[in-house]
Amino acid sequence: MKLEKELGLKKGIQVREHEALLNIYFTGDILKKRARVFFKDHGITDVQFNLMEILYHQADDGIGLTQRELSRMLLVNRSNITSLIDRMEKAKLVTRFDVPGDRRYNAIRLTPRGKEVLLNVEDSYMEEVKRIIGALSKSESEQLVKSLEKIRQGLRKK
Amino acid sequence: MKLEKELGLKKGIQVREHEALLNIYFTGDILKKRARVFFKDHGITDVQFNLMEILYHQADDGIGLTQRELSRMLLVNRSNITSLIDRMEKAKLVTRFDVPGDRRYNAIRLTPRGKEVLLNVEDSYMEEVKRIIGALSKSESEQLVKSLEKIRQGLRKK
DNA sequence: CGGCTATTGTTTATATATGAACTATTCATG
DNA sequence: CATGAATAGTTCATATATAAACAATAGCCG
Repeated sequence: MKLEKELGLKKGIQVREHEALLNIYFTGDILKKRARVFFKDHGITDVQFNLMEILYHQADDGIGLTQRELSRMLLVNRSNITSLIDRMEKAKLVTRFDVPGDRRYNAIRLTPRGKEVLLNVEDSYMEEVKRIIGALSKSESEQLVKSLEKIRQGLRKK
Repeated sequence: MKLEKELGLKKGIQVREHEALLNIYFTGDILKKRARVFFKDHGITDVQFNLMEILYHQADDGIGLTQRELSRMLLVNRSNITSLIDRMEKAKLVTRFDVPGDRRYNAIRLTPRGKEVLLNVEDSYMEEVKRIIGALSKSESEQLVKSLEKIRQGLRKK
């Protein structure tokens, strides 16, 4: 269904390129809202899931990642990581550790509870993701990824 | 460039469908950040621009839209619209009016200043959008929109 | 008419997000 | 080695976002 119909607009979106941009924008937004609801039952937010996912799959065993690394991998401001980790420490999902050799860094690691929560929800989330993207054929989804890569590539230039 | 390289991930994204979903998610996010910076020079936010754009193009002349209508068209919670309109009223971009016949509603209308700010930025923003989406051919961008519509269609079912 | 129900907008608590200014450290270079 | 630049994390002010609970109002229906 056309985005303008979904949003209940009375008049159509005039510029084709704007329609494309709004489609990316709103679809991302809708997927985010959907993820938020999914994870709410498990006592975490979509943002917290993404952070734990990164910690589990990207950090070398028992080392963790610094807040700066998390900030870069999640495309999120450093100050936002601070408050995010504050909340997640309070919820006993992650812990801050000192990094030997450079006292500026915090190493963030999953707690056993954090790992348990993550593993408890990861498989069913991936099934949900497969169902959602399964609306597209393999070649369609690959083309979609290529198109989005092209758009991001164009952004990097100017 | 692959998303995982852009984010500096050490290990790739394993599930193809998850890669597609993250591409939508992060591309939308990056476009939003880009829009925020663009509008900042003009003293408004991207969210405020979108709201004014809707008001200007979707409301019948001099009538305005209710907060509920804005909430539906922007896919945003009612309570968020309240605080958004609060800030925009303070910035003299919009005004709340009573709706004759139903005292529950507020009609939101652009102020002359709001209209001026909008018209002052709209054309150059659309040029920027055309440049960004111009990374794709016409048929590519049409295919992109179709794929995103399919994904949203699938979401509506369950 | 009178009460039940639905709707609009608001308030509050909470989470996420940025940018600017700050502290503490580390690094680089003369 | 000393000092100035760069970096990591924090704090603060502000904007956006949701959900839940609430008041005011409107509509429905016996």
